[in-house]
Amino acid sequence: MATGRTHRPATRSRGIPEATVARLPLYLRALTALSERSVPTVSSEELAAAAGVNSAKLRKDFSYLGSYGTRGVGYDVEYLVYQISRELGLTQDWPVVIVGIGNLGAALANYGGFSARGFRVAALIDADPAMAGKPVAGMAVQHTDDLEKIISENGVSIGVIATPAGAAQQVSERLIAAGVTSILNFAPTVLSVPEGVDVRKVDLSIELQILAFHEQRKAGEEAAAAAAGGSSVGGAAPAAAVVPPAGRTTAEQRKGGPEGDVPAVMPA
Amino acid sequence: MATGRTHRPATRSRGIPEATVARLPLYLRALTALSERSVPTVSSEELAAAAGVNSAKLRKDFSYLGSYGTRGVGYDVEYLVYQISRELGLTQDWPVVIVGIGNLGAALANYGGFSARGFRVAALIDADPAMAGKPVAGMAVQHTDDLEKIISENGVSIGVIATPAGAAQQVSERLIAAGVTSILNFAPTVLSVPEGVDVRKVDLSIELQILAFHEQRKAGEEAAAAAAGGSSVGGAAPAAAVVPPAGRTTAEQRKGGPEGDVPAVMPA
DNA sequence: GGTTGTGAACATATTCACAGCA
DNA sequence: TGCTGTGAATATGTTCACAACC
Repeated sequence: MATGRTHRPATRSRGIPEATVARLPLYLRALTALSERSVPTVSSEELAAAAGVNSAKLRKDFSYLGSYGTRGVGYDVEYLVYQISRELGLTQDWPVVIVGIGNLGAALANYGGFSARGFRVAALIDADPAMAGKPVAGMAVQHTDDLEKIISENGVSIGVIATPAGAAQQVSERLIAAGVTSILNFAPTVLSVPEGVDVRKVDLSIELQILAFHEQRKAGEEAAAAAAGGSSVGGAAPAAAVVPPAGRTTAEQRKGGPEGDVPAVMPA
Repeated sequence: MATGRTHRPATRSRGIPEATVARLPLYLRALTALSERSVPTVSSEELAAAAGVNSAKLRKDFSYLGSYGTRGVGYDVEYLVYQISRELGLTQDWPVVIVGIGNLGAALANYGGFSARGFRVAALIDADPAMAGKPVAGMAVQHTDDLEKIISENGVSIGVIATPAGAAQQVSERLIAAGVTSILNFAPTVLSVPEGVDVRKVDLSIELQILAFHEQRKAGEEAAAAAAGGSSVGGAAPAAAVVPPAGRTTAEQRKGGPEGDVPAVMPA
C-alpha cells in the first residue's frame, strides 16, 4: 500500500540491516567482557567466536557502522564498545515501565540486565489494587490508574508488557496513547498498534514449539539412519546418552526469528 | 562445506523453511482461538490478520505443508490445527526440565503456556540446597545432584536454563551429557554446544537494545522532519503525545531475529 | 464470484574470496 | 605477513500477480 514501489532509499543512507542491528547487542556483550579483562584489541575471528557467529558475518556487520578496525591488527575493544553503544542509542538513558507485576513481571524487575545497559526501570505498574504500594525489587508497585501520569512525567518511551494475554491489547493502547513508542511484549497475543510503534515479542511457548519441531525431526532422522542400516548400534550421532564431548562448536545460536539453519534434512 | 553445491534438495523433500517453522506456532495460536469459538473455516486473509502477518506469506507458508485449503472457501480450522500440531510435533508429549528456580525460573514454572501445548514440566532443578523440596508451582524443587537421573528417568530431551549467566554453560553440558538435545536459554551467555544440539535463546536485554536502536532512530527522524519543515507542528507522525488512533494495522510483530522490516528510513 | 496455491520478481541476509593496507 | 573491508556469489525470505479451481 502506502507508496507504490519501495526501492532502496537511493543514497545508501545510514541503513543498517535489521539482522545486523539484532547482532550488535551480542557483540557488545562480548566486547564488554573483554573490556573487563582489560584486553586491548581483538581480531574478528576471536570476537566472532565469543559472540557465537562467524567472522565474515561480523566483519560485514561492522562494515555497516564504519571502518573501525585496523588491518593486520584487529579492533580496539574500548573504541568498539563506544561506537556500538552509540549506534544502539545506549549512551542515553532509557526509562522503561513494566506493566503486570505477576511472577514474570517481578522476575523482570529483579533482572539485573535491565539496569545494566542504560535502561532504568522507572516504574512497576499493576492493575491489582492489592499490589499497589507493595515493594518489588526495592520499588513500590503503582496502580494502573496512574499509568498515563507515570509515562509522561518520566518521559518513558519503552514499555514492557507482562500482563495476562487478555489485558495486553488494552494496556498497549494506554501506553501508546500516553506516549510510548516501543513495546516489549511478553503476553502471548498479537498486539495491534498504529504505524510508527515498534513491537517486539518474547513468547516462551513459541520458542518451545520451534524446539519441538527440530526435536521431532531429529528423532525421524535417527530412525531413518537406523533403518538405512549404516554402522551397528550407536552409529551416527544417536543424540541420547553417549554424546561425544568432542567437536564442540559454539554453534550459531538461533534467537527467536529465522536465522539460517536447517542442517540439510532427509539426505535424499 | 559438506557437499559442494547446496541446491534445492531436488525432490522438494520435507524441507520447511526455518522462517515458516517460526510462524507455525503463531498460526496455531490464532487457529486455536477460532476453534474455541467454533468457527468452522477461515480465509487466508482473516487468519493472517489474526496472526499479524500478511496473507500471501501465510499461503506460502501453508503451501510448504501441503494443500490443506479449498479454493473459493478457505481453510478448515480443525483440520489445520491438527496438521500444524502434527508438523510441529505437538501430538506427542514433551517433558521439559527447568534449571534455575530463581525469580525467572519460578515464573516459567507457573506459566500456563508451558503445559498448554504438549509440554509438561517434568522437574524443577536448582543448585541451592535450601531450595530443595520447596514447592514451586505445586512441584517440589529438586537438587542439581539428581539432574542426570531426572533427565534419563523422564526421557527429557528439552531443557530450559534460567540460571545466572555464570552457571549456564556448565548446566548445559550436564544436560547434554544426560541426553538433552534442545535447550531454551534465558541466561545472557552464548552457549557452546556440540553439533546436533539446538539452542534457542531469549534475552531481555538484547530485545531492549534493539528497541532502543529504533527509538533513537525515530527521535532522529522526528528532528530531521522538524528541521526540514514539512507541514506545521504535528505533521508526519510525531510519535509522542497526540498519536492518531486511526490507521491501526496489526503491524508485523518482530520476534527476536531478523524479519523484513526497516520502514524506509531517511526519506531521501 | 471468491480464494487458494505457486511461479517469478524482488528483497534481504550470509558466505566466499581476495584486494588493500598496517 | 596478518587482518580488515568489501564486491560478487549464493542462499534465504517476502511479495506480487495470476492461473487453477470450487
